Amino acid sequence: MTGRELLENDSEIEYSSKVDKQGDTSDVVLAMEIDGELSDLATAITHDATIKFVNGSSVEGRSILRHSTAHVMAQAVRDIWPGAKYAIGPATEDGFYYDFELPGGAHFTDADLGRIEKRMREIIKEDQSFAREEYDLAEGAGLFSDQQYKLEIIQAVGENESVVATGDESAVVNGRNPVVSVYRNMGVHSDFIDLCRGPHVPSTGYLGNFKLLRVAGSYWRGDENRQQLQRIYGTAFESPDALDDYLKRLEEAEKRDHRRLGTELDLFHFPSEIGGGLPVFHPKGALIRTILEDFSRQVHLSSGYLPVWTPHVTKSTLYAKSGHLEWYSDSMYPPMEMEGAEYRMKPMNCPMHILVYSSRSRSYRELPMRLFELGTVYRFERSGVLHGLARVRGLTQDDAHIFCTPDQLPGELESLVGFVLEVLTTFGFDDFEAELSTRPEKFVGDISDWDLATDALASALSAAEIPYRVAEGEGAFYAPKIDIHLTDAIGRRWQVSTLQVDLQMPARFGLSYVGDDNEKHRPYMVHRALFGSVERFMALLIEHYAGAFPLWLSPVQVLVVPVSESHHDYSEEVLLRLKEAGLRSDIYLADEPLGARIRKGKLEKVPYILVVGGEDVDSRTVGVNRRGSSQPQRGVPLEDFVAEAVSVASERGGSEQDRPE
RNA sequence: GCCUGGGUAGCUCAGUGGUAGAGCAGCGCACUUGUAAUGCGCAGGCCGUGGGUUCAAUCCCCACCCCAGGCUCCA
Repeated sequence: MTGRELLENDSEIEYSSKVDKQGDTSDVVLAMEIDGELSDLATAITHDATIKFVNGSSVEGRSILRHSTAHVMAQAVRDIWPGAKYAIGPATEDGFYYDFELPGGAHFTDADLGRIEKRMREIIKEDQSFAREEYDLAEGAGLFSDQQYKLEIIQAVGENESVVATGDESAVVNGRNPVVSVYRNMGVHSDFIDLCRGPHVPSTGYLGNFKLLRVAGSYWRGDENRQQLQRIYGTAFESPDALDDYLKRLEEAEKRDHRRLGTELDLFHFPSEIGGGLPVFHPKGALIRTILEDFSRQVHLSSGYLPVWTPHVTKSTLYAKSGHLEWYSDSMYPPMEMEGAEYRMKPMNCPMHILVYSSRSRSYRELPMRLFELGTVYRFERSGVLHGLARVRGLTQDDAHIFCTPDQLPGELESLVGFVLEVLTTFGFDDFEAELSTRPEKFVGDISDWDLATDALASALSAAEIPYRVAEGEGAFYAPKIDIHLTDAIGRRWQVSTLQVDLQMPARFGLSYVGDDNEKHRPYMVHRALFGSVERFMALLIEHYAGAFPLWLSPVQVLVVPVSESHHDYSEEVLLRLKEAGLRSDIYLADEPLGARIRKGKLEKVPYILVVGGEDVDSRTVGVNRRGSSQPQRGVPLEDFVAEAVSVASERGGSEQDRPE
């Protein structure tokens, strides 16, 4: 009996066949798990197994829908470009893609997406079944004799590479004799066969809520030395509503794009005269930046960090000693010759902080020593990876290096994780997740040091009670590390803070401290950045707040708008009082109708707009129009407003969103 | 670096082988406004840069630069 027959016969499971009129497969069974393994519904159940059905709205179901849609896309491309070679086409977190090589070196253009979609809809309408077949390697190779990428995959199966783990492209290794599985779609005009591990939906009629999104380049096996392929990205969902929601989220993300808001709110730009990845901050952007940096300095100084300051250029020999030159010179700016020595722009702060530490002998009494700097570094990022403020060539890290004794390490890490969370929580983030990266295959240092450091990191995470996952072997070659991720207002994850226990640098620089035994000992060294880079953190905040910064970060906190010219004197008085109270305030004198001036203030996302008119002059009040509220409050005593605003600002609260237009 | 798309006024964008367009922003004048767009006018352009084709190029061709989306990378 197959899963499908089981479904049809089981009176306890409602079997909705295929898709309803709306094309909704949320509650439709697409596949099943046999003893935990995803399989086609047509799979024969040959033993007493645990069966779980998978419907369209589950994570697995969506993934299967997307994978099958990718498959249909490949079929459509093959139909339109006979001779097209197809490589891999997995489902991804938000959709799917498929990589192709078109005959005669042809390339997709955006206009082709519509043609491909149209052909895909025809294939879906034909309701072609996905029929699974299995072959041994030689037979499989015969089926794909003109498909070099499929042949490579089949060969990899033969060589027992762990193909299954590399993606969804692939094939299966069944016991001793490797077998490849293929899926065949019989169409009205043509049939299509693809090497694929599966499972798939039973037939193309189960699909339909999809959209092709963009064309991109990609390399075969992700290797830039190999063939460049053409990738098409798309997404698919179980229902029109779910697809629509996703597309709306994309739109929302576009509206929040910090590059767009950076221009709209006049925060920064990237002059081509200066060069890619090198921003200039305009007054309002620089003000936000200054507030962030002041906040960072203040919390560090009050948490026992010592400020240091180091230069932006240095002799290359410093980075030869630290090892960076050997490992990372590709990411460093090229050298400059000066007076016979070779200099480089600073790519990392740590060697310089080490020089501060090693400037004289250190006692255990001085430890832990926490050296902090808003340190600007320059890294040569390839032009293709630059992305607004989130990826630049000159950035400022809120960087610190902690030198401590082995005994102090666990305690330092624990309080450090607490400190990180405290700082990030200030910005309204509350959904954190950490990743603990452990010793990679290639590493330096003693395994016992690695174990001690890794255990200390793990227990710091446990103490902080934040969820984390362990990334085995993902650590840097010189350090195990914790990365902290947060979720922003529209549910996107950002990696921000990093904590690393460096197991190489103290030895390279011969660091020591004198212990209470009067002997020299080697200190542990921890690298850590909370924001990561100030620039990138600003990008995150702009998108998180959609440009509507909380009061304490807003470049303009209060905008005073007189109703008419006769209220100018009182408005100026109000402005003066606001400034005296430390509120960043501006005034919008009348030369336009009141509504227009209020609208402009709203578009600039000013937290408070104070409208003052005749009534206010007499009673020393203001009309308070709060961002995010369409209900202005009339007749508020000026001093009451000042007290409220000063209090909200000092508590770093207030991050209401704008009313959407 | 590679693939795809793009670069026209400060911003968002339309457009054509024959003197360059809109909305918003800016400036001026009028309007004096109680909570999301007052009216009229003016100004604003090496149509990314360089070369080529052409009687004529912002438009077609070539090269380069920059931006975006990916691939790759991210100490």
